[in-house]
Order: sequence, then C-alpha cells, then structure tokens
Amino acid sequence: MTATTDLEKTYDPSKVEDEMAALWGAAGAFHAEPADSKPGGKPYCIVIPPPNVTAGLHLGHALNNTLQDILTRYHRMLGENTLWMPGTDHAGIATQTVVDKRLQAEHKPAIQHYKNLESEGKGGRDLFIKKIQSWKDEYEAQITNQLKAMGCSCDWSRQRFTMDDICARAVREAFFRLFKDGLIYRGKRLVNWDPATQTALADDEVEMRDIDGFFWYLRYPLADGSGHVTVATTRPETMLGDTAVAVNPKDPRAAELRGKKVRLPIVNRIIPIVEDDYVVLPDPQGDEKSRYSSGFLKVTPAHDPNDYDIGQRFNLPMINVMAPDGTISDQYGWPLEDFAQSDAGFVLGLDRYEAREAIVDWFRKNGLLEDVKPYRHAVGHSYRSHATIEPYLSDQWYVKVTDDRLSGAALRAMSGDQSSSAATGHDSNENWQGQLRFTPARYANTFRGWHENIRDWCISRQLWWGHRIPVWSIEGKPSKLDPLAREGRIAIQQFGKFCYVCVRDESDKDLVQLLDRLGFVRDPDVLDTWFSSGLWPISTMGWPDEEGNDVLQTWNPSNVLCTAREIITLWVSRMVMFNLYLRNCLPFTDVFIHAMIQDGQGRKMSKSLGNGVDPLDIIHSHGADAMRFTLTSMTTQTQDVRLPVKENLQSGRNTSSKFDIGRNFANKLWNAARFAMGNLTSDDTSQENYELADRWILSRLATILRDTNEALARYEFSQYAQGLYDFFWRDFCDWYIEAVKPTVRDNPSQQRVLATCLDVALRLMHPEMPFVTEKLWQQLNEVAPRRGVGGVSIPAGELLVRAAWPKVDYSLINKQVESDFVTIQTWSAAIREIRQSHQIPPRETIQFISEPDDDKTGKIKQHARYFEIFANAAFSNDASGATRIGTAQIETQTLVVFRQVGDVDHEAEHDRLTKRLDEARKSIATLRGRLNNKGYTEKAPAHLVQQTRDQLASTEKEADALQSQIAAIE
RNA sequence: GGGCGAUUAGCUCAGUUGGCUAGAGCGCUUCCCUUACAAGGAAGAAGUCACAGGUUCGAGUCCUGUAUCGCCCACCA
Repeated sequence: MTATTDLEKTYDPSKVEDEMAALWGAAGAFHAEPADSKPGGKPYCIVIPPPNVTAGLHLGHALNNTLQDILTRYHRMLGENTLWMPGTDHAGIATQTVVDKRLQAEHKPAIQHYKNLESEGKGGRDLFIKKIQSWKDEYEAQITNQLKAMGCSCDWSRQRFTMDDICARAVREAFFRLFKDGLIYRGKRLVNWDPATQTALADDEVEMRDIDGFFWYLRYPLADGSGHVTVATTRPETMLGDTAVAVNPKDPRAAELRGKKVRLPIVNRIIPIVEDDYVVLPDPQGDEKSRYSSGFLKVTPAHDPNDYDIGQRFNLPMINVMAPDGTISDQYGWPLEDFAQSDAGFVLGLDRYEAREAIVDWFRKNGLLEDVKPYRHAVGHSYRSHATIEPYLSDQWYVKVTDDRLSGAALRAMSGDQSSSAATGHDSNENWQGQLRFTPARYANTFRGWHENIRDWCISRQLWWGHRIPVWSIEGKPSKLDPLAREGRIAIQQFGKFCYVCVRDESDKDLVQLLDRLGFVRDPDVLDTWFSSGLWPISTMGWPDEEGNDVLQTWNPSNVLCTAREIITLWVSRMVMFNLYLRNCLPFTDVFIHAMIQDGQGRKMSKSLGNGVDPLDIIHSHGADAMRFTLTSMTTQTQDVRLPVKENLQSGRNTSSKFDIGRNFANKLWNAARFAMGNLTSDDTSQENYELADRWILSRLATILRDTNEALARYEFSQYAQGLYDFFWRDFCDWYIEAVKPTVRDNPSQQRVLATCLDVALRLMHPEMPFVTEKLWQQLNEVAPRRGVGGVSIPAGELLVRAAWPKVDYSLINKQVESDFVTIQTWSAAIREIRQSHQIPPRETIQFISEPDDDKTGKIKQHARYFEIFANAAFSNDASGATRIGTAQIETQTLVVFRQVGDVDHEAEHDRLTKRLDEARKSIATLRGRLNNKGYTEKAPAHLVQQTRDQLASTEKEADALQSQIAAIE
C-alpha cells in the first residue's frame, strides 16, 4: 500500500493547514539569524508595513501580505538568508478615536471624562492610555492570528510594535539627533485644526467634500477716501484678521493704487495694498477662478494657507481672531490696541458661521456688499468629527524636511532612469545614490513630485496615544544646562522667549528631576504616528545600536517594500529620509506597489478601517491557499473580487466567488498528486528511456521554471500564478498525466519523470500555496524519497519551506519535441470535435487517416497510440468498409475520420461542409490580398511571409477537398 | 485645477519591444459519474478590443483628440 491512501479524495484545507503550521513552528522554519548567511550568500529582508491596531485585517491586507510571503518564501528557497520582520503600528489618532467611539457607544466614560480627570490632576491621561492599551492587545493578537492563518512566514520571534520599548528608544534617539542638528524646530504655523475635538490634524486626516457656498464681494474703502477696492471671498468672517489686500502687479489698476492703503471696515485697521502675482486676474471668459475673481484678494495670514504664504513674503502681521473652538475671540492673538479701535464687539463670542452672517449683514447694511454669487467648492472636514477644518495658527513641532539632507537626499536616492532631475552628484559618502527603484516605474513620479513640493512636516499631535515628545521647556534662558548638552544627554534650542530641552533618555531620572526642579514643563503632545513608522525599518532591528548589532548590519537596507499606492508619500518618503539621514543607507532598494481590490460594491479594501470581509472567513470556507492563489492572480490593476455573501461564508453554504478558482486549483493539485504518488511503485533508477510525452513535459517544465523566475524577479505576481496554473492544469494534468496513464505503472523511467515534475511543481507553487504543497511534498518524500532526472536539480530536504528552489537545465527545452506534441494535441482536438458533432459514444473506437501519405503523416502514424489515449481513435491503414464521417484540414494534411457502423446525416454534413467552404474562401481572399501587398512581402519578416504562403496553400487545398466532398454528397 | 490609470466575450479580467485566426476563469449550450479529481473531463456558442482621426505593409498594442469611469495631489478666490 502506498502512502496515498492517507490522502482524502477531496482536499480539506483546515486539517492540513493546522498540521503544516505546527510542523513549521516546531522546526522554527521562519526564524532567521544573521549568522546563518552562507559564505558569499546574500541576505534578503522584507519589513512588513505594520498594520494598524485599530481593527483586524481585511482583504487588502491579505493581498499585500500574501505577496510579501511569496517573495519571502521564494528567496528563502533560493538559499538567501531571509528575514520577514513582522509587527504592528499604534496608529495614534485613529486608534484613540476608535477607542473613544467604542466607549461612547457602550455609554462608558469616554475621553472627555478622562480629560477632566487629567485637568484635575487625577491621572486621566494614564488611565485612558490603559484603555487603549487593552484595545491594542486585543487587535494585535487578532492581526497576528490572521497573518499566521494566512501562512505568512514572518519571523515571529522578532515581532515588534511601534510603541514597544525597543521602537520607543529609536524614536527618542531619532528625535534627539534631528533636534540637535536643527532639523526639528518649534514654529507658529497654520495647521489643520479640528475645532470640535481641538487637535491639529495631519493633511491626510482631512477629507475634502464639495460644499455649496457663496462668493461675497466686499468693498474695502481706500484710506485716503479716494474710492474703494472690491475683494472676493468665500469666508467673510476672516476679514477681521485681514492685514493686507493683494493685487496682481500685471493688473492695470495696480499702478494707480501703488502705495495706497485700505481702511478695513468694522475693524478700522489701516492695511497696505501689496502686489503679488499669486492673485488671479479677473477674466469673464477665463477659468473658474478668474471668472469669480475681482482682482483683489483679502489677505488673512492667520486663517488661510495661501494668505499665510503671502504674509511671509511681505512680512505682514498675523492676527488670529478665533478661539480654538472656532468662535470669534480677541483673546488668541488679536492685539489689544488693534481691537480697541475696532467696532467688532458685536461678533465676539459668535461661532464662525454666525459671525459670517453677522458680518455679511453689516456689509449689506453699510452699502459695502457689492455682489453675492453661489459657488461650489471643496472644503476640508475632519475625518473624526466631520467638523469643517479651520486653518489655525498654533505652536507646533516641525521636521525641516525641506532641508537638503532630508528631501534632497530622498531625490538623490532615486534611480537615474526614474528621476528626471537626475541627481548625478558623486559624493562618495552617498553610495546609495540612484539605488531606489519603483515598480511600476510610474510611481516614481508621485514620489519625486512630492519631494519637489514638500513642506515642513508638523509632527506634534494634541493626543495621548503615541510617543510623547521628549522636550521640556521654560521661559527664559537658563545657562547651567550647557555641560549636560556637552555630555550629549540633552540638546537645547531657543525659540522665541522659550528654552526647549530635548532629553535623550527619558529614563535618565536625575535629569528629569533636575528639569522639574528648575521649573521646566514637559510638552504634553505626542508625535505623529508617521514619525515612528518612518523609523520602522531600523527601529525593529534595534537601532540606534550599531556596534555588534548583526541584525541591523545584515538586513538594513532591506530589499523591498511592498505596499498599496496610497501611502507612497506619507510613509515611504519618511522612511527613506530618516534611514538616509540616520544610517546613511536606504531602508530598502525596491518599492513594489500593487493594485487595490474592491469588494463587489465598489468599496476599496486597502484603505478604510474595518471595511470588508475578514480573511479568516475566506480561509474557513475556501482555504488559505485558495485565497492566496486567487489574490495573487489578480494583481495587475484594481480588481473586483466579487466576494461571496458573508452570511453564506459563515454558514458554510456554497456560493460562487472568485475564491472558487483557488479552491478548485488546490483540489486539482491535491488529486493530481494523489494519482502520481499512487503510481510511483519502482525505485529503479537504472535507465532513462523517455517517450515523446516525457520529453515534452520536461521541456515544458524547464520553460515554466524560467518563466516563474522571470515573473518573480519583476514582481509580476499575476504572471507567476497564472503561468503555474496553466502549466499544472493544462500541460501536466490534461495532457501529460493522461498520456502516461496506460504505461506509467510499468515504466520506472516514466515514474521518475512524473515524480520529478510533481516535485518541481510543488516547489514552484510553494510560495503562493504553502500549505497544500508542503503537505504533498511531505507525502512525496515518503513515497519516493529519491527523485530527479538528468538536467533537473532538486536536492532532498526535510521541509519544503526550507527546500532548495529547483534548477532545470534549459537545454531540456526542445522545440522539435514541443512542436511534435502540439501536432498530437491539435489532431486529437480535431478528432474529438468530429466525434462530438457526430455524437459518437466515448467507448466506441473510430478510425482515422491522414492524407497525403508524406512525412507529416509518418509522424502521425509514429505517435498513433497517443490518439487512442486522447481521442479513442485508431490510425487506420485500411478504412475500407467503414463510413467516412468527417474531415478536417490541419496545415498541409487532411484528417479523415471513419466509423465502422452508424448512419451519416448527409444533409447536416452538407450544411457543415458548405459553411466551412465559405470560411475557407474568405480566408483565401484575405491571404491572397496580403501576399499581393508589396509592402507586406518586402517589409514584413520573412518567416511571416512564408507562414502566410503556407497558410494560403493549405487553405486552398482545404477548399478543394471540401468542394469534392460536397460534390460527393450531392 | 494638476497628474496618473482604466475602457477587450453576459460577468471579472489577461494580452511585456506593433506580427499566426484576440485569450482565461465564471456563466451559458451539448455530451460524459472513463479507476486522481463532478470542486472533474470533452466539445461548442459568444468580442466593431469605448469613439474619431493619424503613423505603418500591418494597430487591442504607438501618436493626437473626444467620451465615460476611477485614483492621487492641490484648492475656503
């Protein structure tokens, strides 16, 4: 009895997956050590894009991580010292919001409660962080389970979290170095302010929505009483903070206004008219902006990003007229003396929208409202509170990414052919120049564009969940700290009236106590999540330890970052800049950006939180390998996965979905392997006598190995999956196994070919379908421990996950053999078609001949037994006494099929033949036309012309044959 | 507003320097429970490759324009 009896008739993923996972776990198969690098061997590393602990994984993650696992397993089998570093991201604002919402939904004390406690000095901050911590623990565990269930071969012993001690240390050290080097500064800038939750938001946390609004045209009188200018605005309430009116220098009115001033209505502030070519000239026929423009722009540097820029250019004062909650206030930067001379008392305390109405009303009543036009435009909203974002002036920490050492370096890192600005400096200290490559290449443009227009990065967040900023501050300029700075324990910077001290090591208790004693106050804010994820490739590996840190030395730079396209700028950019600055090397050399998938209702899966099906549902209903295969085969562009209905998945009911493809394929693999192993009865290796089918499948095997290597090297995952699918199902199962069925039991040589092909196929498919291939390979090791044929190198091993990637001598690719086999396939198909159209029972053997009797027919005759196997048709030297039932023209030969008994429907046959004659005549006309075309015969490649001639000849012949057959029937 | 991508069979999608009669899976029709697999096998029907021009002997593929859909970035004038 062979071991195949152990295998069920249908593949049951759940059992096998658990069994194989246990096997890999026990063997430590995913663990990597720097010392394991073979002499002269290469290391290979992928650092996982850490999933957010806000929620479990969705199918977008499943796709992303499947691709990473394929690369990891592939390179591990290639013999490279391969590490896949896993972990999760604390996702500051997102997680804090999710937890807050959950608490509110459960009617439990939420963040407001804890904020109150904190302000009462009762440690609300720490209590709330504990709440988030337990959320994090729950989802981190869920995420890990999901990844393991998918078969991700991460080195779990190295799993990290962006806020664990090791990563936190890296964050503090990075902050310290950037601070010390003047690349972190304190600045009063406009931020995206959410007045509802009162925190700054990152640009990506702002969602744009189209809003129906108005353009108001307000008249501002000239200070000398000589007239007025009309400004156009969608936000009249901000006029309280206007500090200039701008006009385009090309505007004909600019010259006569030069040097004049404006008296700001309500506020009575005298403000200058400045000339700036940012101002759009009015043009009734122009684009949207110029049609609405009056030519004059009110400049409010404290409440509009563009006005802020103009303010910087003209050194204008910034007057903030709002409180953090979005009400008009004179308490947050409106100079006392300036407010005192105004008539603005009536708007104080009003919400910004109430103030808008009040102010428009005022202009209307005072005859200064010239016009109102409806206008639809996009306005930013907080993705948390949905409140309209207010560009708000506040003190924040910034990373000076505009510095050449950061964004400039990132640009220089880009591969020469992907970088238009062609950074060709030859700074020998920057040996990473030109080493960063994007796949697909077009994403390099996104990356480059981002860095060319980059603005400094606001890294402080008014949140609790995150890395607390390691800076203490005090008003004034204490002097006795300098020795500490010289020791490298702190770095000091002065911004405005304040002295800021960055503490290198928070656990330095003496130091912290000293600062406390001196009256320093710690910054309450935390760092933007991207600050810590930007350090991820090095923080996970124990940076800043360099000396003796083999992990970091071996695997940084890593090889490839695999991600969806949405975070190229946010994350990739920051990793590149930080890694270059802190370690003078890239975080990775390749960036592979894959497509997104959607769930059938048009919802993207790589983006939103908690949206979509749990991969575990798919794994339970179809199996992990099925899910992985299906996802892998659809990576070329945004794909609709047409998910099965969730209820059906959970109830185990059968539904049609894309994942059926994978499940069916896994089952096919399972059964083909069962068949093959059931026939491996001999261990006789004494001879190699191959028949055509054997040579053919070895030729195909060499081809698919080459294609697979090429596809994976180019990140063409869909090609990889599809190529193997076709090879295995079409070539191996449909043709090779069928061809050898009658002979393989008694042919040891053929058994070796069969076993070898199965082994190679399992190895090639292992990265995409790890569980089922490992199981079958284990079985194969028992049934046929010694495998391999000449030209195929498949060293034995214990575990497929650690087995060597196969090597096949490409000289096994044999064009003659392939062409002979294609002939057999073509003829078999033609005979099958005739059988089918005449409804001949499968068991009835029929006869066929090939005319004329030349070399070609000789070939057919030589391989006649394959036609018995594939089409139950016998080559007949003597068809006398049989009834001729059908013909087909194949190249220069005519196939004639005979049947011993049975009637022939002459009328139907006549119709068929006539139809085919028509088709033949049409194609004759086409081919003749082509050959009469001088351009074609002179310029097209010779083999094409010859091919066309052959085709014409054979089609003409076919037409003749058809005609005579028709005549015979008539 | 700027940029990028897409448009191929009823559905979901392949189609790599321009070159055999444009492919696959699902679905559909017909036949087959043949000793690996019915989650299977054999055969078949089904396409104006979005539209209009252009380059070329030859265009799904390259160029220009148009339409529709999608994504990214910018934008409170």
